[in-house]
Amino acid sequence: MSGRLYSHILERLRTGGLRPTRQRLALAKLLFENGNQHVTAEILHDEAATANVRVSLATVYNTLHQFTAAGLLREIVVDGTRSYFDTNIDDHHHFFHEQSGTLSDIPADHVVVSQLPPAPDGTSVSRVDVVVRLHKNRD
Amino acid sequence: MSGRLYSHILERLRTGGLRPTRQRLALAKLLFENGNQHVTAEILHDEAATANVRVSLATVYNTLHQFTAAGLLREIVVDGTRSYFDTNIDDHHHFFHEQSGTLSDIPADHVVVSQLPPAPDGTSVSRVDVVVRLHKNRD
DNA sequence: ATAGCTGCAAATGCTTTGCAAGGCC
DNA sequence: GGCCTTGCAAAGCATTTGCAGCTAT
Repeated sequence: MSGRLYSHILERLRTGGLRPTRQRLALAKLLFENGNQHVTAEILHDEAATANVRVSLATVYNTLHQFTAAGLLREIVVDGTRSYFDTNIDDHHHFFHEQSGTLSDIPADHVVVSQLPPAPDGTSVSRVDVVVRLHKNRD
Repeated sequence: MSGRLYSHILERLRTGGLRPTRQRLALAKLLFENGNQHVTAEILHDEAATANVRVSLATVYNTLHQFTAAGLLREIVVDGTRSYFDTNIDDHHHFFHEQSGTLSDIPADHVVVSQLPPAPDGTSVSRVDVVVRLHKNRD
């Protein structure tokens, strides 16, 4: 199963014109072999360090953007200060936990957006992002 | 009409515990006497300069946040790199024009979000943001 | 008078970039 | 070998902060 993912990644990288370097493979492994997750560059960099993979932060940034361009990741903006990258690229939306600054998925079929007005002339919809912001209850 | 807005602002500032200083009044005037708009700190700073109002960029940032805390503005994040402040604080959503980096409103009754799952235990929904990203048609 | 504001410049935090050294095909 | 990648450090941006001087009440 890990081999399966591995070759899948290899293929995806090739399609995107990206060489399967040690760093990219290691980061892909961290990203895709642990289920869906939402990471920031810094988090991934730390995970790499923990896994004894030496990768510079600049390379983590580059890799995240390259993977996003290759369709392996989806970039999410909720909090002006950092970018999150989601390993789940299917159509879905997010809960944003304001106090912890973390994200979690909301399955697409649990959110229905209707009566959307048509895109203005000359434009088309590239994506619809729904972010449900959550705060802790005061009790 | 401008007087009406002016006293409305004065009252709002007082409620928020904010002194009606020259800078705050001038910025409020720029923000609220020209219809609804979406501004960044830099845009508002430029508008102030054009209107011959001397305000430092730091003060513009402070003021935007204070107005937001006072409920006069709403902060919107769509583009990781900057924050937008919306003079329309009613419930509504946005179009984000990717190539120009600008926002426009979508009336609330034109977007219906349904079947939203309940907020996780111990949390409540503070806001639901819907951003419809638009790109230019290629033809 | 005095608590709160403002402005400047320096600091911060995330992200990008330039360029020499290293690795993949 | 040649071109793509990496890593480091420096640069870049938007935003925040420290602090001395100013202002509304």
